[in-house]
Amino acid sequence: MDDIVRATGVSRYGIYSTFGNKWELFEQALERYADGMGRQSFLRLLEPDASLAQIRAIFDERVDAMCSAGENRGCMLSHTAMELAPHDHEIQRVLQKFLKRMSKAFAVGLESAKEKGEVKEGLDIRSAGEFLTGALFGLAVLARAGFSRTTLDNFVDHTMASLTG
Amino acid sequence: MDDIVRATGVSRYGIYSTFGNKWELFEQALERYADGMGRQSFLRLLEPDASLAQIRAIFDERVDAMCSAGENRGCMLSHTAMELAPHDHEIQRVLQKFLKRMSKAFAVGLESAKEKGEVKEGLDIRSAGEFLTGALFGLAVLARAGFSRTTLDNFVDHTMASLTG
DNA sequence: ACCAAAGCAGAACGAACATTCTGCTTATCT
DNA sequence: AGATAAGCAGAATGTTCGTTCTGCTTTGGT
Repeated sequence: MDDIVRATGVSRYGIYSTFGNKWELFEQALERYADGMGRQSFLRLLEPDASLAQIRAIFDERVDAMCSAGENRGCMLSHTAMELAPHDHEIQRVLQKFLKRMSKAFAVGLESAKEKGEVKEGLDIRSAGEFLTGALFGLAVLARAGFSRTTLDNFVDHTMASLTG
Repeated sequence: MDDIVRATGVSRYGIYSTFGNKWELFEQALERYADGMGRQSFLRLLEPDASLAQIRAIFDERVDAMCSAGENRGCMLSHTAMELAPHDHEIQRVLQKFLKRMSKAFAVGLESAKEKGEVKEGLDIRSAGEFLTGALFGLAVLARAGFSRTTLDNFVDHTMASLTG
């Protein structure tokens, strides 16, 4: 909370009278973060002409973000999944809502790609959407462990190749 | 530390005089955990007749472990990567040592599988080894987020399919 | 100008936690 | 048995952190 007070310039009083307590503040932050990510990264998959290029772009942009110099190399969703979700039912509910939304968005994008013939024969679209969500998390952990950009890029290459066969 | 005292029955005195402080205790625990995991899960990949079945078994056993009723649904390596590695150089070094060892073991197993013709044409063995390491982490995060066993199994299926084309 | 309400910074409080200290108990050796 | 060393449980210490409290400043309405 001290960090937040310092970073935002908002007083403890302001934060507590607006959000109530740390838990509720976190929950709203999580919703906001996931919403923003959905809008910024996943909306494009719902376009009718979506294709594998859009899926790849999501991964590439995540790699960019996680490799950028700052201390910012994290992902709020993966932190929440690792630390909080197993101990807090409500947080788990919110998290799953967003992860399912992500998987669904991937699946919709894959469906468009399939119609274009970009996707390999016999791919289970629904499972593949969940797989991509998990792969995004794997990527986040590798980045956090300090692996090189090359390793992360290879990971994305392999992930994408798993869709085209 | 209190939890450790309670769980082990060893006194604070004993812990501190043996390990020095929390950091060193953690570091030794990490080495021990990773060593044990290497022995228990990855040694089989070095056998001359290793194949995709052994790789799949590693994933399946992780799914079993992470789905088993207990509170134990975690993975020390992924927690360390997420929480500690970015803030502690020495921990990051130890972690990377083990993750590279894992990737290498996967690659050795893949090489054997390739000789048996189990692996798809043109697969970059080295990258695929790193991919599998990352996939294992993706799996850990999905499990922590509370996803069903079916989802995890599908993830493993897709991961394995990415090797055979 | 005056009053009331709202908002603020920083102190204060209480809990959690890593670490150290203390006084007692239990071995070990002669 | 007696002396010495080792090991223990639990208290004490100092720090961090979430939350609340206090007294002051600012703002808006009349």
